[in-house]
Amino acid sequence: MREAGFTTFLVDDDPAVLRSITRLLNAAGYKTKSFSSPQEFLSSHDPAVPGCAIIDLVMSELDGLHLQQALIETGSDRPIIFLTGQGDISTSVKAMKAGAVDFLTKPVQREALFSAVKRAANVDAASRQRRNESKSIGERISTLTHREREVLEYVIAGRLNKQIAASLGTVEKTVKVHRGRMMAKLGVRTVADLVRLANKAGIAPAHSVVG
Amino acid sequence: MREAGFTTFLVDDDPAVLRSITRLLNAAGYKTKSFSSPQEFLSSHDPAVPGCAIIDLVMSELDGLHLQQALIETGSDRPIIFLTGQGDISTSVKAMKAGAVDFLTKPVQREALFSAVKRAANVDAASRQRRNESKSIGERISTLTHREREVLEYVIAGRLNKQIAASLGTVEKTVKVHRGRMMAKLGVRTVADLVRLANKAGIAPAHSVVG
DNA sequence: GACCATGTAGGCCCTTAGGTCAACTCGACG
DNA sequence: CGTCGAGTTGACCTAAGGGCCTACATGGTC
Repeated sequence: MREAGFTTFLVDDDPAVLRSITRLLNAAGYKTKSFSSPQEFLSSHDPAVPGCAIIDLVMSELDGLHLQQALIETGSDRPIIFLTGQGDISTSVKAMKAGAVDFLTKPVQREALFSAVKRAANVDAASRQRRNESKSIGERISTLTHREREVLEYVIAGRLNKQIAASLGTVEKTVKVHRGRMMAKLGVRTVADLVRLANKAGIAPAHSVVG
Repeated sequence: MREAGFTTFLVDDDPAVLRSITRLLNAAGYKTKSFSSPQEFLSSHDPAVPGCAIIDLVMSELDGLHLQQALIETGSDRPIIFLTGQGDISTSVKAMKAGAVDFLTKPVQREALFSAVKRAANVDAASRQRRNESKSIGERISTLTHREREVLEYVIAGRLNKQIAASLGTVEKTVKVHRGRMMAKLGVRTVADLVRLANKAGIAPAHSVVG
């Protein structure tokens, strides 16, 4: 059910443009979904399905750049390709700075559009993979108890069990138990793997040598 | 001697523009250096000095975009701000895709220029720090002998000394010696630190479980 | 009240890491 | 030929990691 495939979300208030872009992309084998207003797109937006957005810059209700901002604020990484009839340099630069994949002018060249969509697909796949990875790691980490999590931080800081015990106000044996359970829950068997895992999850070593 | 401070490198074939931008930036406390041709800039370019380039898009000899490409090909991370009188969207998008910090139109607004330069300074400082870090790590790693380097890769893969010995066709004791010397040379005392160090240096764990 | 998760802890035992001291081989360099 | 760096290895010892079994206290849940 996550195998939704890559979809291009077209947002344009001109039905004729929607139709023509749809035909173009469908012919190239892309699945498309059309939205005639930014709100419609935003409110039905599901970050879980892979795809990119192709957005008209100038729309009556909500400006393309604002739609981009709104999308970013939802925390979505959805790659965006802008299409525009009347844009200027300053706008295009703003869009690119905000992370747009491309900024194309109408009438759009087939090849330019395809190449942009291809790049968007790559960007989407990459960010999706990063997300999945850190999500699955996060899930495993969230199964840790508070104590286990503390021990984790000390272990990746390179502290010895006895030092950790002292910092936690307990004895070495107890630390060993937490440590063993923590490693098992995270599915790693070596400190090296643990450090890499924690790195990907963005976990910092506990109060380094100072403790 | 590396304390060269942040310099803005102005590249424009119009002397009047060079003068006016220079005045503007000097007044804001920036050191500037002017080049009236791309070649002049390229040939005297020293990636070691911190700074950003402010490049006129349209120059007789070498197009701004080509200068950007040439700079990139030298392996330099020098942040680039484009200035242009007659640019179009497609050009600005190309420049931004290639990593330009900003793309401004003449006549340039003071604030726009300053804010671009500030961001360029941040970008430069960040990439400079990354470079320095991985360079100093690389230097330490280059002092390792071939054998020590091999052992390093197995250690960060989480292999036991006896496993490493088997892979290298030697005995555990020998591995311990290499391992100890390697850790000493790299200045780390725990596997956790070693893994982080290797990570920053871009060293991959050796043939994981398969070996 | 029984059950369960969590944290705690001791004993026993084996494996690993790593240090010291000593020694040998091999190729390069002067 | 002697020296040096690099790699190698052995005996010996200590410290550290970690598994197994057992046990107990607490707090919450059904």
